[in-house]
Amino acid sequence: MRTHQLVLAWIERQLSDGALSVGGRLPAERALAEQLAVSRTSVREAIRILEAMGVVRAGVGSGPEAGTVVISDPTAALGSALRLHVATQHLPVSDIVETRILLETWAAARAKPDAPELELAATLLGEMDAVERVARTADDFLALDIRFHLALADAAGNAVVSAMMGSLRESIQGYTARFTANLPDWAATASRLQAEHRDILAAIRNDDGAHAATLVAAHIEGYYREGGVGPAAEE
Amino acid sequence: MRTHQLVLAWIERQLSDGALSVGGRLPAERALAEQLAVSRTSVREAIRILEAMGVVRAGVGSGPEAGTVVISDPTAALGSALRLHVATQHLPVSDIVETRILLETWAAARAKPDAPELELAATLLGEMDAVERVARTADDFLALDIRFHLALADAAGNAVVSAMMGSLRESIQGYTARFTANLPDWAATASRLQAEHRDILAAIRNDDGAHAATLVAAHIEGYYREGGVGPAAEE
DNA sequence: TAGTTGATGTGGTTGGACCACATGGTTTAC
DNA sequence: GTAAACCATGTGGTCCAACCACATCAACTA
Repeated sequence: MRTHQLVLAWIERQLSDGALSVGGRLPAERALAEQLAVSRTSVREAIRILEAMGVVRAGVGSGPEAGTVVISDPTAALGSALRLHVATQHLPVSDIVETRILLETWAAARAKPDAPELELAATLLGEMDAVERVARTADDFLALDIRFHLALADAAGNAVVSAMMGSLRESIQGYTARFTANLPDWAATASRLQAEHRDILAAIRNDDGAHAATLVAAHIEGYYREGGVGPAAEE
Repeated sequence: MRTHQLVLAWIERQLSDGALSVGGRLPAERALAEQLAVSRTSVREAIRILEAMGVVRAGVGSGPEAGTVVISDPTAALGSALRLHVATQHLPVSDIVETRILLETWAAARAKPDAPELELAATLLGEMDAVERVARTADDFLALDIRFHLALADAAGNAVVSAMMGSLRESIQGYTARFTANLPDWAATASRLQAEHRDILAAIRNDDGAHAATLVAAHIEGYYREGGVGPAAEE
């Protein structure tokens, strides 16, 4: 077994045992290296991997922001992994869109009408209206749009689905932004999207999960079809 | 931006541009370091991350197995990421099981009756029977069981769903094996599972996706409930 | 008292050295 | 001539020692 994997195993063990939990700090790199009788290089390689996995955050200097602390950001790991594999052309964008529809449809059907995340979703709806009125820039709108959809996914109360939703969205964000910039009439598209958003949120609040799911599927499919991407497109 | 991220960006760019694709080789670490005007350490940190993401494989020595070559194993990345986050206690096992049911149900409903992956699934069924007759060891059976379910997922023809299925299964494999070992009557459980497997495969081959989906959901839920884990359990 | 300064400890980066390993060409023994 | 032994080469794997940038906090100074 390679040395950095030994370090990884040690840290994972600490996490499983509860000796290390979210918010906790790893020993300093030099100290950990000495403790495990390995070089600092190997410790750093392990930490690099954990950082890429969204398990720790490393900060220089002193104080609360410094040191290597345990966090939990599964979305980061899944997102960059998916993005890289999309880059290798081995994960078709159409499959990602299809999966997104699957997960988000399920989330919409499952979300409870009184889920607190729906408040955030409603707020984001209002902000998107404001952005539309004032600036009419697609970028700002899309940033809010992403958060809206993530809020809906969160409302289903499944951390794995939430993380996957976020990562799917992140992995094709560049793709989405590119074709959005080329839409002929962004203002019209935006107002249509907003109307659909409102309908989805209303359906969930009416406890009509089946209807909400249908609306979500149509919403996402329609958007990507407009941009020429989708389950039907051949990448 | 940290140095290793620069290297990561360069490699990702090469992948996106097609200058590097699956099966291709990265320049040697020392050469790449010189080319990008960074230290070999930074190059290695980047490669470590890519390796953890299932994007490259590093091998020592000379010949075909040596050097750093581009592969594509999304399951590896998602799997270890999920496993680590389960270790941090921030991803409940019940959420993973629930997500697995969601994905596998969808795959069963979508799989085409003539999908080639179903042949593999049928073969695995036979092997599980053989294992049951001869050895009656749960470990061997479970290994085949995993491959059977993955084959079903692959039959749906969505690479993202396949990768996620594999990673979900991998991330809780330890969990599953642990409670399986404690089942009171493994032989009875195994033969029940086999009967259910057969029904699922038959439903798919009859093009009855809806029925197949129902059977899959019951199959998975039943198994984990027997072990005390599931969407209903509080972890 | 208020401001400056320096000591301390953190991760970030570098260059160099050596190891284990696998291949392939060269030399040697028969 | 053939087969075995050998060594040169190039790969990733590991370690070490040093230095940097940064953030904090205590000590010192005006």
